[in-house]
Amino acid sequence: MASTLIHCSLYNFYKNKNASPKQNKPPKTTQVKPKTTRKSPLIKRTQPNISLKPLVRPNGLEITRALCGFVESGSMDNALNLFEKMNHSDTFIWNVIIRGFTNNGLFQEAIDFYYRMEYEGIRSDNFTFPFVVKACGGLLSLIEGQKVHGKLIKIGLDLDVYVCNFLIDMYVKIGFIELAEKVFDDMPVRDLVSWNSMISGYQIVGEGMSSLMCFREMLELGNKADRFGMISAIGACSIERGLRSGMEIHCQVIRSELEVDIMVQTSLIDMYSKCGKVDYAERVFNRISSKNIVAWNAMIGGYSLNNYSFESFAFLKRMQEDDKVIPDVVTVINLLPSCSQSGALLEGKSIHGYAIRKMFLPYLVLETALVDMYGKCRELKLAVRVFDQMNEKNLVSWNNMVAAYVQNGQNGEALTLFQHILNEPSKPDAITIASVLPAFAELASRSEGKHIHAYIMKLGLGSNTFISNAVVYMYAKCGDLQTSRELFDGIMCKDLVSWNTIIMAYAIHGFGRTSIQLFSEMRKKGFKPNGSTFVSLLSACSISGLIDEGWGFFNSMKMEYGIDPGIEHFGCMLDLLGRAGNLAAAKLFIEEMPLVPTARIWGSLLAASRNNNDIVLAELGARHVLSLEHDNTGCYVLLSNMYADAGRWEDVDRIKYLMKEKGLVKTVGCSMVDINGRTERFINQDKSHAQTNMIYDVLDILLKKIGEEIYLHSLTKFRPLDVIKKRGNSPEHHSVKLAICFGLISTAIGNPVIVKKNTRICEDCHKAAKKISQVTKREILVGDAKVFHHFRDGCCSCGDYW
DNA sequence: CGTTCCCTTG
Repeated sequence: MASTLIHCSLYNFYKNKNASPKQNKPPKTTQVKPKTTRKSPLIKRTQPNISLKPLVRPNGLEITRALCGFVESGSMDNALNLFEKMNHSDTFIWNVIIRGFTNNGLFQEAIDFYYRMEYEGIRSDNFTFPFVVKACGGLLSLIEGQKVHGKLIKIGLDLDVYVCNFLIDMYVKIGFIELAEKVFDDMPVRDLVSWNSMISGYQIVGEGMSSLMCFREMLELGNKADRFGMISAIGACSIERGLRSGMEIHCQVIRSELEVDIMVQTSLIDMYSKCGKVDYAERVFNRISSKNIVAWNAMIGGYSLNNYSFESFAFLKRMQEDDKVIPDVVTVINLLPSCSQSGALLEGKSIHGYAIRKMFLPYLVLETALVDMYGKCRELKLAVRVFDQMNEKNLVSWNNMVAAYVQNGQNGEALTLFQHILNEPSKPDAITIASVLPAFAELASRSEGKHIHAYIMKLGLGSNTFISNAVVYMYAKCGDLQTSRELFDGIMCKDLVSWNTIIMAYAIHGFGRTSIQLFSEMRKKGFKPNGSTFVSLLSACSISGLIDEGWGFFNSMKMEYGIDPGIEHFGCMLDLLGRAGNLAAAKLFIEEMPLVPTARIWGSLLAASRNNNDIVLAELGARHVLSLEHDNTGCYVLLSNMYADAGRWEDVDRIKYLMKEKGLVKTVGCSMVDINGRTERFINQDKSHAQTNMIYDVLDILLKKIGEEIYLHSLTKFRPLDVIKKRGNSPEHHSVKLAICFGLISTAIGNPVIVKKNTRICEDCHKAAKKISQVTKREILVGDAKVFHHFRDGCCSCGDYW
């Protein structure tokens, strides 16, 4: 009893915060007036009860009315005071109090009160239970719910239509749709609310199909849908992106003369925008006579979702100026995708600022949307800051953070965060996996890749095309092109991305001809290539040196397929020009490009200059890269290596100094090789391995055999060998060589040695690997950041250009 | 006695 009162005095506190403590509700705006603030005509809500102190006579009509007034106005402490003082042997009074608790979000109190009622021997009736059941739903407590449900069965109220409607609602809220279904199925009589509850129940848990089927069944049984049913069914169409069903229901709405209902109109706006029909949404919107913030938000969100960022901002302005409507949390949330899509960081930040000023934060959904926005606007630091400051996170928040890391090239961080998710109570879902797989592709060894693949199968996501595509790419990036191909062949519903992926898989392994074959196979199957298809195809041509084919495809993009080449395609063509050794043409190509060159474009010129030993052009490329990406470590390293090759040691030191000044640290080169299912990682000069001695002995023998003087030639041009060795980073013990040696001695003859490396393979390791493949008669694969080098009989698949 | 519109991720 005492605890109840304490809870009650807390009530006003919660109410002022406008959110119950456990649920993460959006902060309310001024627009919506909660039902509970309606004042009782009899008694002012804040005034303590004075007039009814000495209570001797049985409950009069006014006392009961007063009690109801308190309950209705949300003054539960006043109601309780009155309750304790009056004669409360009547079931009705108890029902009023329980209803009061439940409707004011005090679920535990409602349940406690029900048990007190039982304890005091007051008979409960069919009006008691609906609110007890609702309280169980509010608590999200299956145990409490089933306890009450059991009681209902015992006293034979479990088939009461009202009670059942509440039971359905409760099970849906707790997330057990099958239990709701069972209640519904067992009902001897159903009313419209029963149907509506089930239709909305399916919609709430995301089963749009079931929702629509239920809706249809209801109509077939001769029931007429009301606004509630319509709204839920329209929502189900949004989930399923079912435009046809949506339009069908729209017709029913018109026939039922419900099209003037603003909530129905709003859900139609939402449905049409989710189905990609913004113009239809606009038409519905324009017919609304007096628009509220929800309708405005739906329209702004619709524009945002369909990539009309300009229109969504224009509508924001119109909403404020024409309708004097003040943006709320949902407005803010709906605007954020517009910022991400157009890369409008400044707008994103000012929206964030607005949200702070309006005290919308902390709020889970908004924070999660901010993480996404900052991630996509390439402001990883701000994404991390928002994420770290969240006091509550859900799976979507985690997923967004993983994606933000991946989108900003922080694959290691993404994998670390993924490990954290595995320790969370919420299991990763398809989106987590889809987000993290690119990080695995970059950083994982083949056996680690197999591990995550097994986990995906365990989660039951094996037939998800989106994920399968990412797995296909991951195997290719882990050096296992065969498994990659087998998985591709096994995808039941291949989409365009599947084809783009397998074309790219063969491309990075240097099988450009196969990529081209796959492209024509894809077209035979009736797929229309998109921009990404051409990225795969042009990469294939440039990596395999298929110059003429490359130009042919590049020209066909616009002519045959009507695709305007994007910056990424110009990048591929630049690689192709570099590959052909035509640096002058490459430079001209950049100058005459119709698009503004990005860091990737200049990086391509830099790589071409490196491969053609043109320091002047390399410096030009590097200057541009660094003006766009001042922290591009790879750029510094590449330039420094070129100076070293040319013997320009002062320049090497100058770059080293520059990097130190900017606080840039060279990425630690790491090579990995799988031995008996275990991944062994090596860094340069690594001596930490248990079998270090053997590895170094074998390497020594091999180096002698292939002739040190050959592979060290370029370095000893300018410096004596002992000086290089003293510097501590002699290429003879680079990580790639250590990994290759360990692979050679630990795997059976006949099998290829597969090494994966996180940075570009160096000239010396490349030369050595060719020779080693020749003297050992073994096939060696080294995947670096860009391509796989297949070394066999002294040659490399990359044709010595990478 | 009850249910309803806009609110984040690949």
